[in-house]
Amino acid sequence: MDSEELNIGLLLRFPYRALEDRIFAALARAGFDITPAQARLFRRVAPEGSRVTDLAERARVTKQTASVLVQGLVDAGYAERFPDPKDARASLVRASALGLQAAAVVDAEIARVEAEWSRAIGPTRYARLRRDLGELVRHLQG
Amino acid sequence: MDSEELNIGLLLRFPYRALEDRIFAALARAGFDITPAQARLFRRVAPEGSRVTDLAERARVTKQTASVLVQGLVDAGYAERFPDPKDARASLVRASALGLQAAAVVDAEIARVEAEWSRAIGPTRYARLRRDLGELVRHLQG
DNA sequence: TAAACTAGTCAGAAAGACTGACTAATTATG
DNA sequence: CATAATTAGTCAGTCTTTCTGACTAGTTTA
Repeated sequence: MDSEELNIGLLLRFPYRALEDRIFAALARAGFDITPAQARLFRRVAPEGSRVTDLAERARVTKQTASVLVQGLVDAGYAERFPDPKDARASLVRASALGLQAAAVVDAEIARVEAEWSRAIGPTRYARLRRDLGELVRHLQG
Repeated sequence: MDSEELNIGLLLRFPYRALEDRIFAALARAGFDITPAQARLFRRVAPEGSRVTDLAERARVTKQTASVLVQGLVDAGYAERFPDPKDARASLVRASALGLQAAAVVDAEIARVEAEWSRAIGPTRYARLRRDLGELVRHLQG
């Protein structure tokens, strides 16, 4: 199979999926049960706490959806809510100790996957791939 | 923002999402109304016809899910079914004329996006990125 | 202070995916 | 060759994720 023949969508998607599968497998192995949608929101939770509305905006879902997902994270013990001292309408969400443990598992697995990929195609080429992707992302962001 | 700081997941996901958004926008502009899930299955339909079970396997969904999605594609006029001459249990699915038109819109938009990306980071670097991604994908496939 | 805005939730609906149970046709086996 | 096992596909029911619309309750602004 010639990579020139593969469309760029597949070239990007395939490694992404592989990484995602590895991350969720690692989480499951460590006993963390978290859905992809919850994870996507959780990634955007700031250490000092985030508002549901901010999370919704950053994850590009409606406030209602974010509200449901945050509730799920709280119910599962990965996040906790506390009132926003500056605005009585709002509450803030932050990672719980359990949530931080889960995040550590994710980071460790990403590092492991990156090490494997670097070994697979060579550290020079892998670093170059990262740089080139970074350059593309920068251009896409404006 | 330093690209070295971004995790590889984001580096892959961001361009992928951008491409996908462009494709669905182009389809919508051209008057094609197709859902992402339907599109994912449709991409795997062989010119000579595919079985629902094969599509399910390749798209990694259950036969039931594939069955529903194929029905949607047929109802929307993008695909058509005909009996498998070799197996009376099975029927084959292939793209209709309308489906082929939609596929052409997708191909054109992908080409346009690739041309833009190539211009954005330079053709040499873009070609290199493609090659490096291809190399990574080859390794991931075994 | 009243009007306008913002934070967040509730209710209801749809899409997409799942499991389980089923029918009908085909292949394998004793 | 008859019956058991397998395979193709659908139906029914459920769960998750997401949406829109309507609402409550604080906050800001005019």
